Amino acid sequence: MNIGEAAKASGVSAKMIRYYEETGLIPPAARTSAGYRQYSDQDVHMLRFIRRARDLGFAVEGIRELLGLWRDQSRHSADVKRLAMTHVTDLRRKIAELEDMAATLETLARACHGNDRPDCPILSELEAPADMQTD
Amino acid sequence: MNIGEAAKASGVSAKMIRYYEETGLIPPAARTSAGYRQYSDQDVHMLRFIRRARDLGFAVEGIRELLGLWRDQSRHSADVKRLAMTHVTDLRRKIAELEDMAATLETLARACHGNDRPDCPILSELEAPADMQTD
DNA sequence: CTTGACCTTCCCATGGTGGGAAGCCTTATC
DNA sequence: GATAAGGCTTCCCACCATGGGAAGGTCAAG
Repeated sequence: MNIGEAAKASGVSAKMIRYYEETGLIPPAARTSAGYRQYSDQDVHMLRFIRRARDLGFAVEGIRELLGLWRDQSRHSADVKRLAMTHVTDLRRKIAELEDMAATLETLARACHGNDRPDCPILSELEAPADMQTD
Repeated sequence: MNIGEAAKASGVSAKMIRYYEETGLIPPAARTSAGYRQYSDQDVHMLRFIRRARDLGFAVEGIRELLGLWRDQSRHSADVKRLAMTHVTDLRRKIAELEDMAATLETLARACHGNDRPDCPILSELEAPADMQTD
């Protein structure tokens, strides 16, 4: 099948399929005599794998490792688990960061009158944070 | 003061100060006859404001609005509050996304033996999702 | 044989940041 | 006054993952 059909079947856009090929995440597709890329059901299977890994927030480098393990029939599930848990740690760290931001902002917003007058603790905090030492 | 000193004093790198100027987030700095950018304490104050807004996860466009409100002596604190709460909503949405990913991965990883054998529910899920709910 | 949908490659943009090169400016030291 | 060090300038490149779009080739249906 052509790239458009493979894109539709896998949920990976044609643009991204070409990009993944260019960056070596997937092997170069076979070509027709006219130069059209050809994809098998196997290929679509792989693309779907990639799509789902992306949906779970894996970066392309992580997916590269996942694909390697996937293809390796003698892999150790411990390696897969380690890869996944490392990613979970990254996610949790990012979540904590965002949560800190949200909590700070909510606290400030709760203290803001939200009326037609200009005074606002949100701006005050941005101007001169309360918890900041000598700057 | 020169850009390097302003960078040190504000916590915004010289690179980023130039970038903010180029993109119109901050007004063009005054220049010496030799073309060096000059910054006042006022300017550093503004740069610190920007820095803190970045630390709270505001994108540059949001900071542009915050700066506008900050400078507007007749602003309504309601507008600031609205801006902040919109950002909180964005943060919470992103947090929920990441949380979903982390929870899914943790569930799968918990079911993975993590030993030297190849079978692994993480890879199985990537290969053919079971459409499992977070339990 | 034309038309329209598809494919190809190539370039550009995003956002926010850093790296680095080539060349000018300033300041301190000799 | 000369020289060296370090700061400044602009300009280009890179990241990551993705999309837009142009110019031109290909295929299938009418």
